[in-house]
Amino acid sequence: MAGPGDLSVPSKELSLSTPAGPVISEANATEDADIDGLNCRELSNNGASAGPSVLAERLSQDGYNWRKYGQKHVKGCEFPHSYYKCTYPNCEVKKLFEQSPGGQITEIIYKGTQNHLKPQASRSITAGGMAPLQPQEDRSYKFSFPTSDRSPPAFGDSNGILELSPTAKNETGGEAASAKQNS
DNA sequence: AGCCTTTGACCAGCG
DNA sequence: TCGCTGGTCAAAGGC
Repeated sequence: MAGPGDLSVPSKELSLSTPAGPVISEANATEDADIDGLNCRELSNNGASAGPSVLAERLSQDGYNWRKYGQKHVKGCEFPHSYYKCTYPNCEVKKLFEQSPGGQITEIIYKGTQNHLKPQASRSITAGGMAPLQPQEDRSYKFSFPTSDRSPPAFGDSNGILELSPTAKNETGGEAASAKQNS
């Protein structure tokens, strides 16, 4: 069954959960155009730092449990996109991230809203300075790792899209997102 | 025993 | 109307 099953609902909810409308579109219309070319190309050239490595683990294990449900090669990107879903029962949050062969994450996009607290590092989360966070009420976050010399971490985004640099986000990866939301 | 990862195919939306 | 891309599901295998 490909589609007309039960997952058709979450798909819609994703769109509905975004009062601002097509959040994804915003991401694409705002910086994606720029990032797309940069992330998918320049990153392939760079992405050879020791920073992203840690971030990769951090973001992959941002405190929630994710299950990979797909992988796809996107045009324009040398690296495939991995699709993750939150394994929490009532959580429909999805995470899309692009990872280079070297293990470097070049881009992470969160979709949906975390309606639950972070599990207590059930797997192997080192929770390095992670505190019991509150349910995030975001819609879509975009973490980009240009590994280049782009602009400083543009946190105060208004579109719900965050851009984090591999060198300036000691906060807490996804946590930063909730932080900015709380602001 | 249970959960996660991987690969291929299908469907939907948009240009 | 056709083609293309993106996104998601399902099954099998491995840890």
